[in-house]
Formats: sequence, structure tokens, C-alpha cells
Amino acid sequence: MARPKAFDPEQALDRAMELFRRKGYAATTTSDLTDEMQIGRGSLFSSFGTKDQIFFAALCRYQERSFGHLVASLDAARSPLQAIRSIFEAITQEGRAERPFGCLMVNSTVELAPHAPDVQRYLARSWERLEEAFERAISRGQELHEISRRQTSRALARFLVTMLRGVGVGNKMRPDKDMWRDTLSVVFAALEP
Amino acid sequence: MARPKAFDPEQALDRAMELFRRKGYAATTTSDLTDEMQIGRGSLFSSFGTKDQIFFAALCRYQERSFGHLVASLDAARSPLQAIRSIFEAITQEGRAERPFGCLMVNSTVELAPHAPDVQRYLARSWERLEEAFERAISRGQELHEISRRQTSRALARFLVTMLRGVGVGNKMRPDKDMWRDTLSVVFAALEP
DNA sequence: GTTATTTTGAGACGATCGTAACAAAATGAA
DNA sequence: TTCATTTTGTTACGATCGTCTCAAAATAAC
Repeated sequence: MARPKAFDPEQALDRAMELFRRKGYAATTTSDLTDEMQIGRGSLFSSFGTKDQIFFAALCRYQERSFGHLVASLDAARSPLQAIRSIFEAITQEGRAERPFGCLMVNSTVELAPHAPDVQRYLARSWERLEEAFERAISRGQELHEISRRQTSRALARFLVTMLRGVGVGNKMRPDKDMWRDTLSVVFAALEP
Repeated sequence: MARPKAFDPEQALDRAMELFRRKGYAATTTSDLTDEMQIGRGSLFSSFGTKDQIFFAALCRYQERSFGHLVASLDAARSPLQAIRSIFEAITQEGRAERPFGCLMVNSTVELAPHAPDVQRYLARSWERLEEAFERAISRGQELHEISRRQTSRALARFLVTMLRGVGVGNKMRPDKDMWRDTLSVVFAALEP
């Protein structure tokens, strides 16, 4: 019926997502976006809207992928404790990148949450769902006697989410292996039955 | 000998510091700075240099105040455990602000560390010194049998610094009182002898 | 009161910001 | 082939970006 798009919108949005993750919201210009997404200025606005809208779409995409994967792996785990351990090991691994650009959820929470109420709401809900997934996993772990019952599953879940955010910040400092080995040793000692 | 400045440079830098803390580096313009510091454009550049230089001066100032205070209170504490508890209670309290703009050190680590090597170096050294202060306090706490010996003082210090950074991110979500009560309950259980 | 020195405020620089407009190009349906 | 429809790339808009220039203003020393 009409001229088809010359680019794949899904792939273009992926590239925008990556760019926002690397540079943050304010430091990313629309020219950066057209360069990275490999589309013209006209296509950018007609297909994706304004910069705010592109960012929000990219943020949602990232959340669904990243948190979605975490929630799924927690819910599906045979051993919840092992799932939690895998998550922390994977995320601390990211700090060994030459340029640790971090997690878009953490970055956006720091950069935008105090200024953009709608973004804050979305982030808050997302973090909450992640916390709930941790809580479910911890409850199961407690039933399996893998995880301490000295604390409620909710308290432990909140503790882990806070720790995860701390790792997201610490990764930016290119920490050596010992940094995370030491830290995680305390974290998982706190989970021990 | 010459015309004196019509403003207090110390106070002006304080205001710049506050502004960067609230808005971040990229989102703060030089006009924002002159407005907030209540000085003219000419005075801004002749007295403080470029935007980068103003930011770095503000960052150093914030670090000395904020981390300096933490280090001093840790080193001076009669009860290291109580000092640590006070620190976490004060910082979690900040999340109850109507607009939690957070800690400039955390914010800058997230926004700038991966892109500005000199800022990253400064931040890394600062975080390291904070970690060392925690380690000294924890060692003393262990000698006083206030703090667990199941983990090394270094591991516990690294754990606490990561936790502190996580709180800095979590505060942006305006967490309710229970969020931090639950979280800190796990943290201090991990320190118990 | 002069003079040397520094601060001040206003204006302006080129560059870049986010956004919009629009003609040319490319397609499926008739 | 023609036509209606959508995408594309270019151009340019007004606004704002960070920085600089420079004459006027204000002081301390003489």
C-alpha cells in the first residue's frame, strides 16, 4: 500500500537502547541517535517520536529484557539460591569490561527519577516486581532449607535488590576480582541457613 | 590594589555543588550556574574556569565534606558499630525527602566515571579511602567484639561500601520506612558477632 | 585625585540543540 | 500505468549551548 521502511524498527530501537545505556539521557543527542540507529532525522521522529518518547521506549525494552530475564530465571530455578548466586556472579562480571557502562535501570534511576515523575513511577514499579521475584525465590529457598529463616523473605529480597543496585554503581569503578569476591562472600553468608 | 569580588567564592562554589548534585553534570547549563551562584557570566569563567573545572571543584568540595565527615566519624567513634549504624540511618533518612537528589559521589560515579578518566580516578581513590576507613572501624569493632570475625574487616568494609552505594540509588525511589528497616536489619545481622 | 589592576555585566560568537517542514522516492492496489 | 500513501533525506527553524571579548565600574596604592 505504501513505501516500506528501509530499516528494522526493532533493531533500531535496540541501538537506541544501547546508546542511552552508554551515554545517559541528557548526554545523548538526536544526532547521536540517527548515527547509531542508522536512520535519517525524518524517520527518527516519524517512527519513534520525540527524544523523550524514544528514551522511554528504549527504557521499557531494556527493562523487559533485563529484569524479565532475572525474574524468569528466579521463578524457574530448581535451586533458588543457585539462581541468586548466578545472577550476582553475572552482574559482577560486567565490572570487568574495559568500559563498564552499567545497567540502564540503575543509570536512569540515578539520572532521571528525581526529575521525571512518570519515569520514576515506571522504575519504581519495575524495581518492585524484581523485589517480588526475589522474595518468591527466597521463600522457596527457605522451604528447601537453602536459605536462612532468621530474616523474612521480604527483608532478604529488599537487601538483595539494594545490593544489586550497589553493584551497578561499583562496576563503574572497574573493581578487581577480589572486590566482588569479598563483597559476595558477605552477602551469601547472610543468606546461609 | 584592585576591585574586590562582589561575591563570596566559597559560597558560590557551594551553590554550584548543590546544583550539580540536583541536576547532574550534563543537565546543568552555565546559565543555571550563574543563576544559582548569583554571579555574572564574566565572573563565572574568570573566577572558576570552564564548566568541567567548576564541576570538578564542586565534586572535590563535596567529597571532602561528605566523605570527610564519614571518615572522621568512623575514626573517632568510641563504638565503631554504633558509628556505622548512625551513618546508615542518616543516609537512609535522606530517601524520605520529597525530592531525593542523592549523593553527588554516587551520581557522578554513575553519570561520568565511564566517560571521564580523570573523574573516574578521583572517584575511585575517594571510594577507596572510604573503604579503608570502614575497614579500620570494623577492625576496631572486631577487637571490641562488637562485630563478627567470621569475615575479614576488608570484606565487611567492601560489603558496606557497596551497600551504601545501593542505598544512594534506592533513595531516589522514595522508599517507605519499612524498605530500609528491612534492608538494614539484614545488613547489621551480617555484622553481628 | 591619579593610576594601575581587577571585577563586572552585557553582548555576541560559532556550534549544536530538539523539532518540523517538505519535496523526492518508493511501494501496493487499481 | 496510474494513483494514493508512506518513507526518506535534506534543509532549516528558533532556541540554547559553552565560551570569549571588552568597555565600564570599582577599588588600593600612591
